[in-house]
Amino acid sequence: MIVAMDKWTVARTLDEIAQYIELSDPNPFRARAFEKAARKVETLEADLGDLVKRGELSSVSGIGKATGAIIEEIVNTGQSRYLDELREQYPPGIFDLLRVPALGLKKIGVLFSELGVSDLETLEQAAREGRVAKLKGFGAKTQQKILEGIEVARNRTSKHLLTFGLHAGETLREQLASIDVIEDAEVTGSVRRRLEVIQNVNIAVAARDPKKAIAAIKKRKLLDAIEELDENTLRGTGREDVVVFIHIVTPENFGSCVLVTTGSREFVEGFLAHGKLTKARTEHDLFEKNGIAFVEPELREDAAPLKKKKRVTLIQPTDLRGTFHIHTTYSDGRHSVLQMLEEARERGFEYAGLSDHSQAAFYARGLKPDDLKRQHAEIDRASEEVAPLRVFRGTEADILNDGAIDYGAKILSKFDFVIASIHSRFGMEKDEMTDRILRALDDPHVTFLGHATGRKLLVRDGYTFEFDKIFDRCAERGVMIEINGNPYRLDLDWRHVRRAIDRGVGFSIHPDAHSTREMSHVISGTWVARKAGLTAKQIFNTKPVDEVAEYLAARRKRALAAG
DNA sequence: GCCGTTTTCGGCCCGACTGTTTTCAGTCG
Repeated sequence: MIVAMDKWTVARTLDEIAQYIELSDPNPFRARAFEKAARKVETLEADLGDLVKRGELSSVSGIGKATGAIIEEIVNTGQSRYLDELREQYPPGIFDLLRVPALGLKKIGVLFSELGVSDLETLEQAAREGRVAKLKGFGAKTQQKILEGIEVARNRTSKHLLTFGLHAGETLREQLASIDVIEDAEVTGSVRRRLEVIQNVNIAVAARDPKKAIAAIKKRKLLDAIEELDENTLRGTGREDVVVFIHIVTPENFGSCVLVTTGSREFVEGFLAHGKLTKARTEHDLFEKNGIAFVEPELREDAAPLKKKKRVTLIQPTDLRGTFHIHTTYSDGRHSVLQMLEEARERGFEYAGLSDHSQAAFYARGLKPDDLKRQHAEIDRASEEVAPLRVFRGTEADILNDGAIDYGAKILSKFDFVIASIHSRFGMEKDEMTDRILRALDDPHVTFLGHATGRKLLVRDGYTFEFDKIFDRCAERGVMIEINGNPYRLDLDWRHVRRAIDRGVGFSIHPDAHSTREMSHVISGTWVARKAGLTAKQIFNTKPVDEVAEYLAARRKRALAAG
């Protein structure tokens, strides 16, 4: 029987092979060839199974004899013997070492073959004994960096991205809710508060007989290493070793349980200063009985919101009428102009702004002026097909090292909007970086400041600059800051969004989508906006299409007049 | 490993930075 392997699985397999090759093969282009084939497979318009059946795989540019044979095998059998062989040659957790900053696949390959390093523990031992510094291409400084990096990696492995916690929590919640002795279940804790990085997952469960519920949960084996902490609490570990707490109470105590396990501690203490944990089936009932206006979970990092007399209506994903910052195959996106626009239309958007990388972003295949002409023609054609969706032509232009915007005024004036982003020289000194961004904000073509700090959660901190100076200049120049909804970025941080709003800065929620699937990052973007306490009115892309078009046109006119 | 042709080999998006080196390799974006 033919196993219908989807192209994503095939691409993942090719990527994994590429990683193994890079560990051992001195020729970097061999690994790259596999990566290239993976990207090709992903963006294939034709059905992969059909191509294999008709023997037309090798007609695809980038797929040759070797990669073609592997793809064919995966499509037909669901696996690759070549990958299996590679896996056998290395310890299973070898790629976990990539979490150590300064370690790439080349160094990991050497550490493994020369010292037998297979995980963080063996790496630490080798470094402490000074064996790493003696390796060719390594030295005392690298060894020290590795030791520091191990700590960073350890710290990161105990933490998880919110998107992971949310998915893990919701999956578990559904499984728990389907158990017959369980009446209700809700994900609480820092996941419910939508904190960007979480340490554990909490779930509140309501059951008439908690003892029976605990027995049923244990029997289902939904978690590993499950243990009873007390008569109401289970602890276990889920995927990727995430620690999960399940709190089981009777239905009349469910409201209190949800409130207390959602936290934060400061908020709960503040609540108890004003009210009591009376019997209540829902959290809303509990607030009502205490005469306290409901506080959205996202706002519960401290007790301050308890003082509000009325519940605040925060922005919701459905408030968004369109978005900007969408990449296509013209730069480093995986889907075509038309595919991305169709996705926007299917999401019910009234408008979508395309913005591929500018020429300075080599590594992301940034567009040269000639490519822009081709792309603009293609956008025009695609726009007709996706009507009534309104399409805006933009760019994600690099902020160059001196703060100038890539392309220059003549080309920038051709776009409906410009997202200015930093993609190079992250390590600049604070003052220099501040000046660099300030100068960028002075360019009248700039509409949005993209991923303002450049952070990648659990991977790297953002670059440093003087926030207030940047916020004030944004407000002064009318440059909006994007809330980048990529779950790895969530940049600008919600704490800073609050600060910037107070200084009069405008915000817009963008997916930074590199595929149709990533258009959903607008939803993670609303996590940040909600956590910052924003209402729909405070976000640019909740405005109707006419208003947005008018604003962009007026801004463009001003830029033209400015020169 | 793949491609293309000036067709069976040579090149394969680039640049800053760092640490290892004395001319370059690995990492990161």
